[in-house]
Amino acid sequence: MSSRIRQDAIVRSLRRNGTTTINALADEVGTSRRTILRDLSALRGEGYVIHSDVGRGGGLQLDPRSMQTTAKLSVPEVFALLISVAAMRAAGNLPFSELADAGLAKIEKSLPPEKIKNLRAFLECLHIGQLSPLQDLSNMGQMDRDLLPTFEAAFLQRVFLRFAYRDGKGRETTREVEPQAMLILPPLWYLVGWDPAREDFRHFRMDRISAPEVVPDKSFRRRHVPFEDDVCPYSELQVGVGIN
Amino acid sequence: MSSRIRQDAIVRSLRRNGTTTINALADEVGTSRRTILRDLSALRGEGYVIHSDVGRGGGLQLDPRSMQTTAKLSVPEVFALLISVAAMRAAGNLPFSELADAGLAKIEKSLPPEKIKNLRAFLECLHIGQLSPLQDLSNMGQMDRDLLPTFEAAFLQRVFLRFAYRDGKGRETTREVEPQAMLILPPLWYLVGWDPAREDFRHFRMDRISAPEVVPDKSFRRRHVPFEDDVCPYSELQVGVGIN
DNA sequence: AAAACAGTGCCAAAATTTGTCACCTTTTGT
DNA sequence: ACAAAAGGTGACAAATTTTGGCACTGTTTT
Repeated sequence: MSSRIRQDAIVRSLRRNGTTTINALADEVGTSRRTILRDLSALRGEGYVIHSDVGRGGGLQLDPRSMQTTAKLSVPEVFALLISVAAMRAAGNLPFSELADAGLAKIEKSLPPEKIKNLRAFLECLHIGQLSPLQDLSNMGQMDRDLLPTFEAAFLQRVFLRFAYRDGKGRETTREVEPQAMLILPPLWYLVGWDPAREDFRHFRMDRISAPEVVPDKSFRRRHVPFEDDVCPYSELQVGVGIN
Repeated sequence: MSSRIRQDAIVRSLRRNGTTTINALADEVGTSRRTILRDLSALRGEGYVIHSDVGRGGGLQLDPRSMQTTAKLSVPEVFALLISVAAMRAAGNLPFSELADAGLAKIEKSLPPEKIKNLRAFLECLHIGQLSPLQDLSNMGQMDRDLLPTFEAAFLQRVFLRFAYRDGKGRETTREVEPQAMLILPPLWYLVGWDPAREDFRHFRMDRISAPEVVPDKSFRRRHVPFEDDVCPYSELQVGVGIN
């Protein structure tokens, strides 16, 4: 964990708990007492006013006047928010989605103009269907790190995607398809690929896909082109969030 | 020299010189070519758009547009985002919710500290259950403007809420309850109220509630107190979002 | 007097950053 | 056609920074 993230966690904890101790912070953040002390020193150096009472019953307190935060969202995070709200809306017109949309529209607008078109195009690859009963998704969490970047690379480069697929009967096969879209049928996600051998679309449950990789030389014949300008919309930017 | 300072120096140089090369930067900053390349990559990751021309006579240029835009989110919008993602997560561990959470945690952190506690308290009034099949929610969209502010006022002032309710058989009645919580069982939302006459909790589907209003003089007897300090957590602030 | 706090200095281990080198591709000038 | 000048990547070892552990000091409460 980077010191920056840890210090953020410390500030958050101080804000939340009002009063706390070094040992409690060390436990919470998962680091040593010594490191917490160093971080406190660094935070004080950055202008955070942290009162401390020594002695039994003592502890730390963050002076609420010392604020000055400008958090930064990475674009993957903004992206995740966009997807979440899009899925929300599809999942049955939940209340406040109008407000959430408006908020995201503003965040989106604050991205550099040339990125917005691409981001929208990428979102168009998401087709969100109706709700279905809850199912087990224990390994779905792995997608964040592995699958998405590779999928995106394949969309971007307009080349084939190769991956291992375990079908409903547990058989493992290797597939090569032209990725066309991502389909969300909550709580399951599917990759929609064009299989040129079968001349047809195939759906792959994302939790059954592993080891995805792009096949550099095989480019799409049937192409749903997500990006203009061959620019990847997410993974280059950060969005700052602060109080005005 | 810390990487942060060095990257600042690179940006300054790019701004000043209009066009430059990696080797020139390395000389100027006093580091290696490789490190400059890594810093450029990091800067691009933070939103700086740096054009590069390969080949003899090429070089680097900082896109002047990639500097500072700021949109503004109202706090209701932030609040709606928080709810959306909370509901998302409850609705079956969808992918990317980890990222979305991280993003929202940052946004939340950027709120003034005294608001955060209240916002959290308000969120604790939300109890989110499991998915159920999709139902008709055509008039759910009306909630954004009417219901939420009134509910919140009632929570805040700890007074009764009066509203018109149309039950499952279409009968219209007027109800007066102590609002205790909002329950989300996607895609339906419920108000959980304590009915003092019946000495019991009652659930009200939000899409069947209309014309809500607070009853100023009747205060809670059974109270689930969402806010400290009698401060309404949402509706006073604006959050700025921008590229850094 | 004991317990529960904050805080400091030191050192070795762990992790991260940096530099070097080899190598690739593209563009332009001769 | 070729060489030079530009951007860019990957691997690996060296340099540097961060971290954890320890021993220690000082204060306040019980």
